[in-house]
Amino acid sequence: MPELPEVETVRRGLQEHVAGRRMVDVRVTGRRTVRRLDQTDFEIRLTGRRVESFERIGKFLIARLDDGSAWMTHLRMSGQLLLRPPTAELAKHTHARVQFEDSDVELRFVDPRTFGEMWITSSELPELSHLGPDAYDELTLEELSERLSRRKSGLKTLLLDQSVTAGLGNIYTDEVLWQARLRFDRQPAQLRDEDLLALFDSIRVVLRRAVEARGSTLVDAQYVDLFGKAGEAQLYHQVYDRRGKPCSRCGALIARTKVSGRSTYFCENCQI
DNA sequence: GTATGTACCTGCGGGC
DNA sequence: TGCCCGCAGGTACATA
Repeated sequence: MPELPEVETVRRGLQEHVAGRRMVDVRVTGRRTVRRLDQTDFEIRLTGRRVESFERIGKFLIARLDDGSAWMTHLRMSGQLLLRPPTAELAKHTHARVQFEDSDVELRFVDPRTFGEMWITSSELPELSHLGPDAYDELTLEELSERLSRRKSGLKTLLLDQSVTAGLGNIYTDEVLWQARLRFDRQPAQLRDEDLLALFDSIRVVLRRAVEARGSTLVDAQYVDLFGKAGEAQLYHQVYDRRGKPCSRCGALIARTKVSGRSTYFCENCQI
């Protein structure tokens, strides 16, 4: 599932291979891919525009265009962005194609579960105003402390809340909490200063390692990079999808439960 | 303001 | 072998 490290990997690839180019043909075929505005309007507004840069806030991918607008993409559960030669066979569930000037590859949006979406918005990105600081490059210890204070939910629920910090999803939340030795149901009011510092440090460590490893590709292989290559961050996973396997830190077996409807993996012994 | 539950959707795996 | 059902999960929205 694309979370911050996966989206950042895609962003870096787009910035390297596509930024600076003009879009000469935009075609959307997915019924649900563009749902915040008219599909034809979306195609017309993108065609002829030059992408100045690719940015990312949380799990949102932002293409800054030369007319001041922004082309937004969220991959949600199963969305993929792929660069392929225009003549290459279309993968099943290909919902959009974008051809660029002077490029031998086109960008394709593939999304089996169709939760992913694209839209166009103003440069101020009003749809993202509710997001907390980006977990990779904006979050500070003071801001994390402030945004957790007065909240009474468990840490997992709060870390999944994009208004606390943007970018963490189900996989990396579990990994962060394991790294910090904190249980999913600990409440902010119970945290000592050193616990909060451990949590903050763990967010940085886990996300940086995952970005360096170019994201996580799990068994279902929902995520691959722009050229279809798998990431390697799953090699560093300590708890996610490891139910019944020994904790690498203490040897106890990794347990699984449900939190906010999400599968949650943790060590019952060394996460307190 | 905060917390919780649900809908959206398709592919896959387990059970029969 | 084939069918059916439940599960997986990010976000927006409704409800408490």
